[in-house]
Amino acid sequence: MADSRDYDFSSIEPRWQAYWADHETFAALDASSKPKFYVLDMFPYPSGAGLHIGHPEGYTASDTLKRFKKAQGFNVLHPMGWDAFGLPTEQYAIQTGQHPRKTTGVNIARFKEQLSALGFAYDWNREINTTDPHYFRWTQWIFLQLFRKGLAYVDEKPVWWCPALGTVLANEEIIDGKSERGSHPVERRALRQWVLRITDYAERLLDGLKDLDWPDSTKRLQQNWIGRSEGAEIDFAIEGQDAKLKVFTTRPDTLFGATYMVIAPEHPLVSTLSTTGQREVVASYVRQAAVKSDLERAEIAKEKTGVPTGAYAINPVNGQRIPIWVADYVLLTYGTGAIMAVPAHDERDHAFATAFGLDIVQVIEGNDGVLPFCDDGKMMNSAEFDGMHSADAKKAILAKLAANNCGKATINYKLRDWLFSRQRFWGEPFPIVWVSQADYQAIRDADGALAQMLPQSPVTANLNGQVQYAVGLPESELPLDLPEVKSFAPTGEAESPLSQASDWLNIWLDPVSGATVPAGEARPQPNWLNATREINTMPQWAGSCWYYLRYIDPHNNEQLVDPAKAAYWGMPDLYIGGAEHAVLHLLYARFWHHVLYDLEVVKDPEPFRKLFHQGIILGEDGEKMSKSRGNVVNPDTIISQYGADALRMYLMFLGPLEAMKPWNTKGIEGIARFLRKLWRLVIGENGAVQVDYSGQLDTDSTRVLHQTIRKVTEDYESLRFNTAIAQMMVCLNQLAKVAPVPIAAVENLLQLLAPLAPHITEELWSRLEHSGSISEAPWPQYDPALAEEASIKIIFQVNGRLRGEGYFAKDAPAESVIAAAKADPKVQVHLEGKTLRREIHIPNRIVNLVVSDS
RNA sequence: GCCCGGGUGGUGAAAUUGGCAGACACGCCAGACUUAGGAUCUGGUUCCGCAAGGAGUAAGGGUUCGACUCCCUUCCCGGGCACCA
Repeated sequence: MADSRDYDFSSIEPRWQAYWADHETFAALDASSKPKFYVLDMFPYPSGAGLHIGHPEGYTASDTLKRFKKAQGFNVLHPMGWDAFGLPTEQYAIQTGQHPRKTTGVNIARFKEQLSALGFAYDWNREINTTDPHYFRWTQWIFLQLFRKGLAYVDEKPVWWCPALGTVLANEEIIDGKSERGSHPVERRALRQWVLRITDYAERLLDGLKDLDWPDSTKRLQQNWIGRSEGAEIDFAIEGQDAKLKVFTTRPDTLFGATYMVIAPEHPLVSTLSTTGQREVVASYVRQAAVKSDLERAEIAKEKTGVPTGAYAINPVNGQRIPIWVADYVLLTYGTGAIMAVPAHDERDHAFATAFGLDIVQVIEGNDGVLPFCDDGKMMNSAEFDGMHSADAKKAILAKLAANNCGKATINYKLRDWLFSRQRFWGEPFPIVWVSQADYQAIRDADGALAQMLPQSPVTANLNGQVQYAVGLPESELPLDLPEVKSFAPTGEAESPLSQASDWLNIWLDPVSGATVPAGEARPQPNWLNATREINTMPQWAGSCWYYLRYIDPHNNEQLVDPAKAAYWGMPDLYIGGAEHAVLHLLYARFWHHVLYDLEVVKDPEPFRKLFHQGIILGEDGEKMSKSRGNVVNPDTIISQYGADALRMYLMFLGPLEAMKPWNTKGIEGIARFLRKLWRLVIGENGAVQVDYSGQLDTDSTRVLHQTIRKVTEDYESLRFNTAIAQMMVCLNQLAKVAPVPIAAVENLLQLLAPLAPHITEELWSRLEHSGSISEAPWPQYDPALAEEASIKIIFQVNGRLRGEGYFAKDAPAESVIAAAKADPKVQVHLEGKTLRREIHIPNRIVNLVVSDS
């Protein structure tokens, strides 16, 4: 080991990084008698831009916790991987022709290098990559289970199509109605899409939130997103027609106040309902609504538009004839796509009724008759229900409707089914092929492995004018890799580039086993069927829905995860990641996990019991870091100037982990000084170790040291790294007054600091002639008696104002403390000429003497 | 509009959850050591005041012996949802 005098992080840090890698110091053991601890980071998308300062924030927290838990005797799993499918890589491929696989490899290598330079000692044996066929084989496998369970279906759904980019975009790739890249206009197009029935799990996803140790705000976000609402479905007869109009309402109590109906422009009954006289007007309105984007609809939300259909509905409770309108303020995708409008008790209906001169009938008393009145109250104008409270009337009216078979209580969710396909190249191919109806029957009749892959009710789609049946490939066909293509650009027909790979696309399919060969080859057997592969790919969310499971058993080619290993590791004990994934990723992953729970792949229905969001780090100007603002802080620069230990500590010292906080490059000086001071505590000017090998630490310093062990241990446990660092600064400032410092004290401080600043502490630890990593030394224990203050300061107040103080033994009796307070000259000044009214004594804290003038 | 979270020195922040407001740092001021210092050390640093003292945690009110902490009203900042019937 070099015997350098100065704290030379640039040589120390790479050396210890190599040491941890060579010795696999932080490898997680699959079989161990130690208790396990699984700390998980949200894995990054390896972009070409490299690491951003936001990445190391959460990763430092998890790395610190990992090292802390290891020192506490846990067998720790702390893995890292790559969420590597995604649009930027694909766009780069379109522009340069470079295969996304190659770009991904380059980017990952750079990310890995940067993460290692920060001292994050992941167990790289467990690295995963969502674009690796050995990984996505199991993503495909999970999809097949969803398919077999009837949780995947195909639907024509409107998606964002960007003509300029020639591609379909996801919602999150649209900003203010323009494409995120290039700001090109986008439009809605109905396309064939795979959809997952996440709504089947709405209740469980809502219910499961209750026991999760998550930030409340995130739970609430998911609650709102799922949007459970209790109400009723009510059938309205339509005058002169057989069809019924079904509406959803949360206010069946206001049924007598329904003065018109509204159906969404996309509602299937629109054309049949419209009377001859209105048909033209309605058709024109529907066309206009179709052209409007959601954004436009929202923008002009204030101005309600709509047209009457000319048809009338009959109110089931009073036989009233009420007009049916078409208006785009009613959404097809919520409830039944139709409403009963009660303008007296609903703001939107009131605005609409006012705009179009429709009747307004008040049925609930309150608000001095000022409408709309949307609260509960006493019923009026509601026949036999008059005088009831509206809450009771809800039940009573519902009972009457149920008796007449024209309504029932229901629950509705805002949550929509999950649009799961993308018209792109760089994603997981669907392990699905399409066959004709006759061939589908042939597969069923063959009753082989392939028939096992079929859902109860077939999934069909209209492809090139023919109805085709979806067949899931058997496990033996996995992984289904992406084909070689000439161009990564989407075709003009809003199809993924996979559609050009005809060798891959068209196949012969064994109806028994599900084996496939390219259609270009000879048909293996006369009974093999003509089939076409699915050309959509999965969204980026797919791979991140279950990656935390694969870390447990990353190389298993037989199973998604070995149940024995899964039983040992269980679910992550802590999940750290940004709040921007509060809804989508964390909801999708929970959904898949619940399905895997139903399939008995996992034992716990919830994947992430404890979740923590690190806050965003802003630029020095207090604004969000962005290239355009030029306020981006590059971790590489900081490391070369101050070292990884200083960067790690400073990131944690900036403020509470969860807080949004601005970066300030100057502030890191304080951490740099702390590290240099620590170095000098151990290493003398001559470069030799200077500690006291035999002496005892004085009592004051001992107390500070034990207080520090206590506080740092508690603060690490609860991720309060900023205050842990402050306490270690206090401790170092104290020890620096003593020279030389007894070795035990130095060792304790090094150990406490090691999780945050692993390099300098390993270096000093080794110079104190320890072999092995400091992380292998057992965590220091504090002695409560030694941490205790010798005497306790008690504050003397008069009328709540500080007037003096005194030192007492712990739990000193009230009388003596109060007597001392009264005897204090500074206190006496404020007691003179006053009447003592009350004496308040809070043991070990305070005495408050309450006085008044008279 | 609705639902959350937050406003504490020049700056980042701390405060055992109702008991000394400003720990720990940055910055700044003064001093020491230095040829020098962007190294290091010592002291100071909420505001007003020479001082005694007073004021002070976005603003106003309340509860309390005592409020950054609890309650009500208002303002500002951040996040989410946004015609969800």
